[in-house]
Amino acid sequence: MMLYCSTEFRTIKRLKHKSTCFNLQALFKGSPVNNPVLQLLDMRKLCGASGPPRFRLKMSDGQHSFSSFLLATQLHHLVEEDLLVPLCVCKLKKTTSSTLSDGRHVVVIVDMEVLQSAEETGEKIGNPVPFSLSDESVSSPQKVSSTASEPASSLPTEAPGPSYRNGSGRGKDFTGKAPMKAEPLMASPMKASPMMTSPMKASPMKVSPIKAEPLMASPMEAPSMMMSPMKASPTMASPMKASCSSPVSPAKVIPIAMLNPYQSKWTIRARVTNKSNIRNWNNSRGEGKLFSFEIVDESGEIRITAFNNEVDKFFPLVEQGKVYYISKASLKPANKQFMKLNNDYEMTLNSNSSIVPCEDSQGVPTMQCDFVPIKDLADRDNDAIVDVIGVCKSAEDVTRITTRANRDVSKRALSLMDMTGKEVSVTLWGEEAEKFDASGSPVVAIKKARLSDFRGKSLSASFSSTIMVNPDIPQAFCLRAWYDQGGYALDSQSLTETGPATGSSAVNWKTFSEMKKDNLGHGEKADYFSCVATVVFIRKESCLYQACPSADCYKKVIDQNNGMYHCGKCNKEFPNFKYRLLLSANLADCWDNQWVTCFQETAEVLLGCSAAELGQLRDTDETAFDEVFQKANFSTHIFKNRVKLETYNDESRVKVTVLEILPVDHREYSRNLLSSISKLAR
DNA sequence: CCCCCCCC
Repeated sequence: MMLYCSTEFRTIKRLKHKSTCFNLQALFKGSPVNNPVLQLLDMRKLCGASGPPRFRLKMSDGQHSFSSFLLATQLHHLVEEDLLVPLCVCKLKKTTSSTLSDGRHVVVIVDMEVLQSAEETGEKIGNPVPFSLSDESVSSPQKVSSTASEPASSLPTEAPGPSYRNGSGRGKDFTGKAPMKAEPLMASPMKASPMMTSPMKASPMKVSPIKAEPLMASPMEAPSMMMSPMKASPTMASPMKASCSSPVSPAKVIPIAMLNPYQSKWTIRARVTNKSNIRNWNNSRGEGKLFSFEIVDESGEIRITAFNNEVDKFFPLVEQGKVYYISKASLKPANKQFMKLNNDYEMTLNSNSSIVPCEDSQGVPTMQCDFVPIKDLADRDNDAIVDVIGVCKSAEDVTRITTRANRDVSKRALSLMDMTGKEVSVTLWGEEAEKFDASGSPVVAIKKARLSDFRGKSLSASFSSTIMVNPDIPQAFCLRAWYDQGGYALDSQSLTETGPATGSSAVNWKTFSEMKKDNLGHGEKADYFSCVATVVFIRKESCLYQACPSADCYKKVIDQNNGMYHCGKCNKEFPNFKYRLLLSANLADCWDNQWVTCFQETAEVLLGCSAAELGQLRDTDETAFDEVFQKANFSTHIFKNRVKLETYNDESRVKVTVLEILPVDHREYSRNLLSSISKLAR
């Protein structure tokens, strides 16, 4: 049986133990071994003082067993689903080899597949002995290479034979030369798979006389460790070259999947996939600034956050897409509430932390995108997180909106098209929206966009999205060529309904009494409705506030009473401010009335006066100021509103925010009235 | 130590 060197499970019964040894060796070395097949013999749960458990596996290739396999956390489901059970036979599809700081050697299983259940397998295959690199039976790579090219006929023939279910543990019967006897695991014989040429240079393995665990006394150079051992690529044929000029001791480079809070001496080598802007916070626990970024290596991903001093130190250094050595940062259990990354931990940079650019990024994966054809988005669930790529056929101008949480943010919607001939609207936010330049119809790739069913199907980029304009990836080149060579002329259809109300996005007319009767806004999400109503009262006393003069900041400033105004969001003082409107108005329709809030844009429409003008009037001409309100009072408009239940001090009330004010279309109004009257009559 | 995930 055993370990295998083929993408398919076809060789279990044909294996020769020499090549087996080679494979174990190769695994440790991080050399290319294509999808080895191993039997799980034992599994142990490692529990830290806190944080999630890890699983340590003892696996066998039928000849040797090795107990320092570590299961990557994203594979824990295999344990939970009772698929990974001792005696099952597994194909290791992706592993990362690593030497711990204490010299112990581990293989992290990043991806695997259970080929045959424990039940089906039924017994331990062969009579494996604990593997050690000092084992004399380890073949030299050259031998392995020639073994691999031996014709299939030279492989030992096997017949069903005795198994060693409860064999004598340390394998005292093991000779290392005896043909192995094992139950054939596969019924159909297959031709011997061509083995890869050995990439290994004969490197002396040192022997540890002390530890029972196999040791790597001469640890490998960093680059080879971080490479996928599973990929047969010519560039990986000489994995041992030291190719990174860095002050970091490469022996300590470990995979991200191996990081835990109980080990502090480590270095990881990983690529930045997503970098945030600098954000300020100010809450009861204090204030400060931070930024965060996400990194990835062969084994996994993790989020890193920098605060205050570390922001100054590392923000300019860290660039999206680049590879760095990172060491001496703090690890803590990730707050799963906010973390979408596949890691149980997250990292915080501290004053000792080191981030060193790594010029050689070979073997460190670039961002892995799984692009969904735009057409296929139609069948995806609401709220799905997807990667998309398309040509930006058109883009809106950037606009500013006020969020439910009263945050002002820029947004811009793009329309992306791909070869499926479909378009979809994607909304970008904040700086991404502001910076975006649609000229030249760039190819835009977005990792982790959120799908919504708004207007059919549309996408939104969020904080965890990565937006790439004209990325250097084959899909982008392909799309570019396709578009330029005629794709642009395609009469494409958008999954996102655009423009004025169509049948399915008809105006949701409600009277205020209906709004209350139907409990609008009581759901998890806000509700939207339109009404025709008349302004009956506007609170003019508190309608203006002094806001931060920065272009993109609308935070209320604190008057320092020395001619300066402090903005808590920008954390700056300014000699001036700008006026912003935040208007509370009482609207009435024929049946009821309702207090509503109008922010800047809607308030300006309602008052027919800009915030700046109104501010000036208030400061200089009280009569004219009052007239603005008198004029607005008793005017009738169509109000498009958002309604949401809000709770303050245990008291709930619906908050109605006016999103848009339109002149009354009298035909619509009549229809609305008739509809309401007929409903009342029923 | 943050934790925003937005708009119609």
